Amino acid sequence: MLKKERQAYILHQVSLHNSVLSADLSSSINVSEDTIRRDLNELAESGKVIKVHGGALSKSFNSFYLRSDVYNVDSKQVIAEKAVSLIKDGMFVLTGGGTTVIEMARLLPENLKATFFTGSIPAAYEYAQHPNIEVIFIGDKIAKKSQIAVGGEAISKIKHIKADLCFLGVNAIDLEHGITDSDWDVVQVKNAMIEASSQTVVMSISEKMNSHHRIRVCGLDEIDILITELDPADSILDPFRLNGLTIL
Amino acid sequence: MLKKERQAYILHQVSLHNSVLSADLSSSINVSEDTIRRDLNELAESGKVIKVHGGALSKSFNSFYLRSDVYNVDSKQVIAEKAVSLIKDGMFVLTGGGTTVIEMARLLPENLKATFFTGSIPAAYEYAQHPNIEVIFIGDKIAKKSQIAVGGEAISKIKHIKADLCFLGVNAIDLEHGITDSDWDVVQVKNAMIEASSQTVVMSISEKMNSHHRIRVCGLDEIDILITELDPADSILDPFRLNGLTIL
DNA sequence: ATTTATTATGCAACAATTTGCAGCTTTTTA
DNA sequence: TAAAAAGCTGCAAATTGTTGCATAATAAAT
Repeated sequence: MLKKERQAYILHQVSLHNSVLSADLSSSINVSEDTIRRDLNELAESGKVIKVHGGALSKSFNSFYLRSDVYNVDSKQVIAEKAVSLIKDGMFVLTGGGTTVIEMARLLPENLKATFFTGSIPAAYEYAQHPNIEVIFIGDKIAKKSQIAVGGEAISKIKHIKADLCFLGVNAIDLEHGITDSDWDVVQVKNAMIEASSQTVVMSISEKMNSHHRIRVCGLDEIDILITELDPADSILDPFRLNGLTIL
Repeated sequence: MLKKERQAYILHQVSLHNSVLSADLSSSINVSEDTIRRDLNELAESGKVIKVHGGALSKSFNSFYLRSDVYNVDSKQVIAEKAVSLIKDGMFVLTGGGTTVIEMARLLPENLKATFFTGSIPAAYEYAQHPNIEVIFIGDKIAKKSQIAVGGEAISKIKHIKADLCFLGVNAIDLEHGITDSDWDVVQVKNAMIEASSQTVVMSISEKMNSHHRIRVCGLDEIDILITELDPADSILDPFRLNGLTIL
């Protein structure tokens, strides 16, 4: 294998996974780690990757959501981990596009083989980095604020899907109003997604619980699973449990 | 074996395998490595292959993996500036998803009001940042390598559009083969885009001119405008001008 | 057809690049 | 703070490239 080929392979891996480990590269193409390090140094010098201890990171990317800017990342990662455990090989999964969903996308295990439908640009981008996940984008007009496709076209596409799971990050959830949101178009899409899935999983940081917005997405009865960063046994969650929701 | 034959054989091997080792060639046609090296030097000088330590690479090899050639950002910005000048208020614009298109997206003037259709995730993201541009995403299965939607669904959606302009970044263009690419699905989409637009604009850094890939997108006769980073009067562009293309 | 000029090829000596290894330093992690 | 992992440096071996030159092949001219 020529040096250039090797470096091209490395770049490809970086762009695919957003990051690489020297050790992995070394074993997957059978050259010493020294060589990999030297390659990474060259690629870093010419500005194609960012070198870090143990490997390298993709440069161009992460422009969508800089992780550090995301509000409450830690909580969202806890939620994302719980969410990921629900996804099994071969499933059809429908997801919205909040930051919690993005965190989930990043935590999907490498070997998971599943099909993801989404109308969210950042979510689709994350899914597309994954080696074994098939991504179907539900197109339509892009709502700027939320970066997701909204409109009749998207909704009618969603209605033709029959998914196993639907993951929604929500902005407000309480006992009285159920799930509520503030953007009419987005609500229509979320609604269609819930209807198109056998099971609906709602992800919310506890801060957003027991608050409500103006437009109703659905009642609690249409939700199957609620994920928060809290311990499932936390007493704040009791009322939801009593309403028949599974708490993770 | 004549020199010309030998070089033709080398070119064939390169286009077949994307790369060759001097040592392999030397043993398979029984000439000294010196001769092979001299041949490779000539082929490299005339721009037919890229010579590297130990052998040579196909020109198309580059665009295969090295998606983020930071080297050419300058060229691409020159191209993007020229491209932007073609877009007027109220237009319907259809675009692909190469890095040149992304550069163009970033250079769109703030006050431009237009509607952009695309199947490319990064391009859609850039358009969505713009205050006055309406973005319609053409959804379907996302091809991982190129991050664009491909498939029958996307193509049939494109066929329902009647756009004023279509911008395509291309990986290879030459007089003999027209525009060529290496991914079947992507070619289908590009094809549909060309048909759906009144005018087609092709953007290519000069490096990619006079090289070709395996699959044909369209002939030069289906293109209206060619944009490169070169001066429009550059003699390299003469043959294209003679084929009826407008050069910017 | 023979000579001459030009080009192509192979060889050998030397230069440069690439790569893996060993020893040591730095960074990370528990 | 100590062990483990990763990085750096210098070095040696192997591979690849370069250059000058002799020889062979080809084309051109007489």
